[in-house]
Amino acid sequence: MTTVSRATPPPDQSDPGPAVAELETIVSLSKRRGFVFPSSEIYGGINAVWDYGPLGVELKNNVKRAWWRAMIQERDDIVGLDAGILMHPQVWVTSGHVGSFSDPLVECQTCHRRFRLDELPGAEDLTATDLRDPTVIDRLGLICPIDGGPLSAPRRFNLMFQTHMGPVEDEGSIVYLRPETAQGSYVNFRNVQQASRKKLPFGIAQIGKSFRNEISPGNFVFRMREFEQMEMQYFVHPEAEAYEAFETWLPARRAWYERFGVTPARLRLREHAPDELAHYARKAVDIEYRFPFGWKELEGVHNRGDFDLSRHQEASGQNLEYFDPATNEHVLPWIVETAGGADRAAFTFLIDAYREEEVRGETRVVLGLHPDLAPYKVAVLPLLKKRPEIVELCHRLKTDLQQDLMCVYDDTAAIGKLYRRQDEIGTPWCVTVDVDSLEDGQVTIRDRDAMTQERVAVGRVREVIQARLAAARAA
RNA sequence: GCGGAAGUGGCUCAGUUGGUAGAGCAUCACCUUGCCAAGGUGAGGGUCGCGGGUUCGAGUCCCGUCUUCCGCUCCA
Repeated sequence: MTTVSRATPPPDQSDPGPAVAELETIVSLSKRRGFVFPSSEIYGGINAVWDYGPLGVELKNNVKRAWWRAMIQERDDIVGLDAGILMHPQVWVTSGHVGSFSDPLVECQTCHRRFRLDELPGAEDLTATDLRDPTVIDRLGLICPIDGGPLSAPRRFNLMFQTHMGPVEDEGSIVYLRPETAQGSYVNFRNVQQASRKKLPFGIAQIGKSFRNEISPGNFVFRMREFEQMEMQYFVHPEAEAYEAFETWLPARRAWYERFGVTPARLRLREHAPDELAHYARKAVDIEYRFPFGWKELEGVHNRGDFDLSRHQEASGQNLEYFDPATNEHVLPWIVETAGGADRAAFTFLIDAYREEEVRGETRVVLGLHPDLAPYKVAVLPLLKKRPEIVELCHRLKTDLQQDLMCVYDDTAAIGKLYRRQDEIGTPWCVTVDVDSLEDGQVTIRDRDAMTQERVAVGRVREVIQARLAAARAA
């Protein structure tokens, strides 16, 4: 495989799609309310790394939990896995990540094409030292083979972060921080299949951190150097079953985003052109979201054929075939992959939920987050904090609710302002205790979206909230 | 990586020809009010991204650096 870059057509941006909140609005809200902070900010920040604050970590955990639930809990044919970030270095040689991304590359200054230095005419016999020598271009008088333009000094272009394992830092101790979780599922295919006794077709799902030295990170948490993936590898009989599975998974994944509130019109599919396909892919379709900076990939669904298992089988010398008891045949499964990002998903749910409304001439900021994703499910609020009995009842309520719901108590402002605060962070329900509550034992449950109020007996609040949560989940 | 722009309290910004920093919102306390961002009083919070230089004196000028944004480039 060559590293000379293909001209990957960017997503078609001619259709702007429905407007979405400005990026600055979301960045500002995230910082102010504690969803996302720039990493290491007191030292000036570090590029392309972001930290999740108190509300952000709740949101992201909820996103991951919702995905895990849909992928594993609600299905019989997919099991989970949590492979290590550090893997045997040979994994990345086999996968192609080392071979294609650690080459010395030179770039033509005029046409900007990139070439492997050791493939240029006149440079075939260079030593490893030469390949790192910044003066080698001038010394050998190398020029661009296409248009004869001047070439840049060779640069090592590797998207993988490296570190060393063991006490000695030499060439032999290099290990990589994984650039994707998928390889963990491939190299564990046999272990998982035997331990779980799953029959084809079945899937292995993983959520975990990956690391890429992106050339152009940016756009908030959209492209980070450290990020979290939610990937599922579906192993099927070759070959027809792979195409069938692809057609099932693609709409299923799109529907998942819609189920948790993403505006359908802000989602679309984009199939990769044949010359655009990654080396492993038979077919690839991106689920794109209409971000403030254009249509961008939210998740990819790929038919990887038997590329991964056959490569690992060859390189490891281990038999990775599956024995099908129905047909008494050994087959090398094909893989259909759904590859999404937890950060991108959380960001998408966050920005898509943002809306501003006019209420009595004032602007009301609302995060219309799906209740399953909202950081807090309930806020417990006193109408007056003067009366100690009211505050006491609030705390009793919260103690009851927090057994299985994230909730928060706030009494530092008038009730209208307390509601607005919760609106802005997406809390679906507020429970308000007033003077009457002390007499009739009832409290007010206020709904974020409908702004309706309902009186409920104190003892039934938890079950009512749970019922509403279940209803939202089922919708 | 290249070109352009910008970094001032938590957020959004002002800061005149260089003279040791302000506003609104937010936060906190108290008073008042009591079901959708009411009002009053007060308080905390900034070595103006970082480092160096010019100057009697730098948020203001110069250099470097980091970060962010926009456009290219790149993007398994």
